[in-house]
Amino acid sequence: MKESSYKDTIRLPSTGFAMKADLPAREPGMLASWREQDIYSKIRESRKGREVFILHDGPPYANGSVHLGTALNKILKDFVVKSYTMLGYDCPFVPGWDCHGMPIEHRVTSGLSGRAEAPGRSEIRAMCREYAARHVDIQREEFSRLGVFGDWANPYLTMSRSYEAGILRAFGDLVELGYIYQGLRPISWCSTCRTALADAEVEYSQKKSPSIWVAFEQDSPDEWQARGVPNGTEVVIWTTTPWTLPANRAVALNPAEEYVIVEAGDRRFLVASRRSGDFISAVPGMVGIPGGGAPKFRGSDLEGLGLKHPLTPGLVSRVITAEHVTMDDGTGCVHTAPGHGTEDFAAGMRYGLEAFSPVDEAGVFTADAGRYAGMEVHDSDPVIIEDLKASGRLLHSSVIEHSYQHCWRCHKPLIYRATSQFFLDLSKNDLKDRVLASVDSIGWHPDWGYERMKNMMSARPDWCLSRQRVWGVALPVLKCRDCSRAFLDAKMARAIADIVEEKGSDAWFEMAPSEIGALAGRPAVCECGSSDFDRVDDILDVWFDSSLSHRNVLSDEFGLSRPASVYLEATDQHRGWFGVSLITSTALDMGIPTRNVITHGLILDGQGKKMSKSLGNVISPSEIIDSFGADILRLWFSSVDYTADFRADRSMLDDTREAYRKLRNTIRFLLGNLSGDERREDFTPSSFTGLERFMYLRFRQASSECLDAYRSFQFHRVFRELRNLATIELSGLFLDARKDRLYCDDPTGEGPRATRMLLGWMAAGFLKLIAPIIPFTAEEGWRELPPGLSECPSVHAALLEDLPLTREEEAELRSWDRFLDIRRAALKNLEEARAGGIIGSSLEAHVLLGLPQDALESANGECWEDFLIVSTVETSVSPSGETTVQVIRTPHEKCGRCWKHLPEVASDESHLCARCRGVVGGSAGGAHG
RNA sequence: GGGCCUGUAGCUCAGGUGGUUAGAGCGCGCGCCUGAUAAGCGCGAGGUCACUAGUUCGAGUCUAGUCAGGCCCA
Repeated sequence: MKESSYKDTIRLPSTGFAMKADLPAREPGMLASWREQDIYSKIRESRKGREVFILHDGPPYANGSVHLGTALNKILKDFVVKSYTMLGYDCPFVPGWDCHGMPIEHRVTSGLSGRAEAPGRSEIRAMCREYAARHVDIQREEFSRLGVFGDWANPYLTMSRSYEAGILRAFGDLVELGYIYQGLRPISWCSTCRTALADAEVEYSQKKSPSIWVAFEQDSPDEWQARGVPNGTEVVIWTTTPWTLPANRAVALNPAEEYVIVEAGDRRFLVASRRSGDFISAVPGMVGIPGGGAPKFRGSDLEGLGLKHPLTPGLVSRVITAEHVTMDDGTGCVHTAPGHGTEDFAAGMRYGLEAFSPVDEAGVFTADAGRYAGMEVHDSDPVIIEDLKASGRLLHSSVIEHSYQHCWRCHKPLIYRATSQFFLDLSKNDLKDRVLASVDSIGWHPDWGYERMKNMMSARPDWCLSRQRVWGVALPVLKCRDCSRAFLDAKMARAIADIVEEKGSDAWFEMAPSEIGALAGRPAVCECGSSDFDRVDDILDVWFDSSLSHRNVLSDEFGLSRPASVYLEATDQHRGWFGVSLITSTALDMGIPTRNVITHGLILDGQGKKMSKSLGNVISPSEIIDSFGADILRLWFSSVDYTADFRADRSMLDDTREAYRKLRNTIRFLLGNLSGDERREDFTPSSFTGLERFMYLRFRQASSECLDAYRSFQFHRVFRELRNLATIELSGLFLDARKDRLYCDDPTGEGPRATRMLLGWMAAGFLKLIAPIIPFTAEEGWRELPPGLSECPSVHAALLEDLPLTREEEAELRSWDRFLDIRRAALKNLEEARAGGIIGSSLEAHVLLGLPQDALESANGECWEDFLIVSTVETSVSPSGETTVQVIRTPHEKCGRCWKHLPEVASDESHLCARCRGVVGGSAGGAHG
């Protein structure tokens, strides 16, 4: 008989679970099937009454397509939701979107630049709303294509009426609690367009500006002398914006830098030591720095001293210190006008200086600017220079060309102008301290998030809530026509909220100020006595919108409650969403918004550089999904330690695809060897011996490791554990060693039945363990499982069982180590024999083992032949106690069916071994199917 | 410039309280099998643990600094 004729008598693996995954084609079908059965609701239903675990979705911005970072975020969230669901929790997931704000407004309005007539506010707002809605739909499709489960039909949108009303009610509460105040703040301003500009709207280009050196005289010379500064020493500043000098309120020095005195005839000037060289060569008439015992000062030595204002007689400018003072240019003594620069403003705030800004919307000096009133600021430059020259304050004047900020629309130079804004006061009611305290009661993962948040919060200035934009929720505030003071009222804000809830946020812009004022809880009269108001048509910072999701979304309206169990966002959200959520939650006396905060890093390119469209190093998720499938993308994200930034390039995807194939083929082999009649009820692990016993314990160990990793959100540990389990113990040891039994033994025998029982149990267990990570593949495999093995229709509704090893079982598992070492040694010998041409297949080997007495019979109950996958093993007691291995070519003939070389084959006319003769002759065998 | 973080084989990761020749998987090289087959198995070669200087009998592990990169501020 020829060998091939026996092929029909063995049980080769067979399953509908294909080797070729073909995920890009297969996944959409699975999605349709899930959608049809409403999988999210089914799973929620199955967890009814269980402990609730809420991962609250931080809203992505409704602009553009989902990029790799957004995909990472949503997939990590889905890992958490799916794994905690399988750990037995009820895990609602309500996705959301951040819909207002500058980027959308920018996109919409820049698309209109060709139009003859500028669109009005309501038209722009309508277009923004439509744009946001469209992108919510796009992203919703993209997110759900990733296999993310959630209530996609009922997401929360920050532009929905109820959410917008919630924003206004919260604002009203903050007004009532006294947190909101009106203040000044310098912002980029275009005098031509008469509008404020956001950072993204600022363009930098070259501009010619005056470059002047101005000397400030001492105000109280005796105080200067008391600090050792020679009488008459003048402090020199350098500036390219002479027109801001009327608003000068201070001169800033770097506290740590050294300052020296430069002599020029009978005058003496104070400048930074490191700037003195450039100063002397730039300004004519400077002689040099005296040597010897000439005095030197640190910036901090001079803090608080007074200087005479160079333009306004009687006004004193103080010497202050600030870290932002650099030694890159100028004199190291910085002209500070808090009304005309952000750094100046910040420094001024620390010293309680006025943000003086006598400039109107058109960039013209107001009456407060004294003799410059009525002049356009840039036109005033030569006049001011002339005045300084006349008073002797000007040391030198020239012209430079430098990079300067310009308007993105009209391309004219911008100015900084202090404007009236609304702030949330972080010092009110000890708010900042209370926020800092609440940081202590939140769990931070990784733990350095705690330190980061603490440092950020304690350094944080008051929150500027108002924006001079169009697309957002308007502040429910009126402004006095006579004195510009704001009229704030909690009841008015809440009444506006009710109107917005009914009619939408556009309603505000159609209301008359008197109509609004009538909604207040008190007569609408300004402190100045006037009752003539304008609407303040500023809108709220979008961060304010999303900061309130804990209140607007973790509520009955969405079937959720506070606090959330977890917030999970990228590390830039410490300053962003995490931070602002903490502020509003604390200010509104609502406690902490979440019990835990998880942060992930960002995705960099293959060189470890930031991904950006301009560099062309961007990989899009759709590219990966279309070529390889969402499960590949998910598996990749699971494989890395997301707490740090990580690199992304195609070679890493190759690795992920390789890992996927290993996992898939292992699952396929498990499924393929089942009979179809395996049942969970029949699983009796106590009957296992030998390799079954080893595999059972090892599987439970891996399973426990995975559960622990899932509980602590360490998905890369799951990946590593399952990949190693599949590669080392399953594929490389157990499954390989059991092929003979599964293929060739009488399938009704005890051994094969026990093995199949274990295979079935492991198949179900493995699919469950991997399900949160590759949900498509796991579900596909689950559907191929014999009905007796799957406890519920979807793997995602199944429960992960924790079966940690007992101490005794751990010791038992460790007892296998010595046998695995022996196996390793034997394999090495087999390889040498192979290289020497003695054998090819390991079944051509006869192995002689020298072993300790207690290992002669078997390897922990497993026969040596099967453990080593060789035909015959001869054991003897090793005299030295050391294990010895010798491999020789088998002297026996090959069984035509099982290919083992055994002594009895030679005497059998059909060239079969005893076992195979029994199976074939006994009418058993044949492929199942 | 400040706060926080990251840097172990080509890649992804392990390496409690400092202690023998730094591990795993993948990839790579070589080979076997052809009854998991666009599969399966084995063996092997890869690392100055970013760098420098310290502490110590001894450091990937502790300290200081440097370099590279990231986020958030300024």
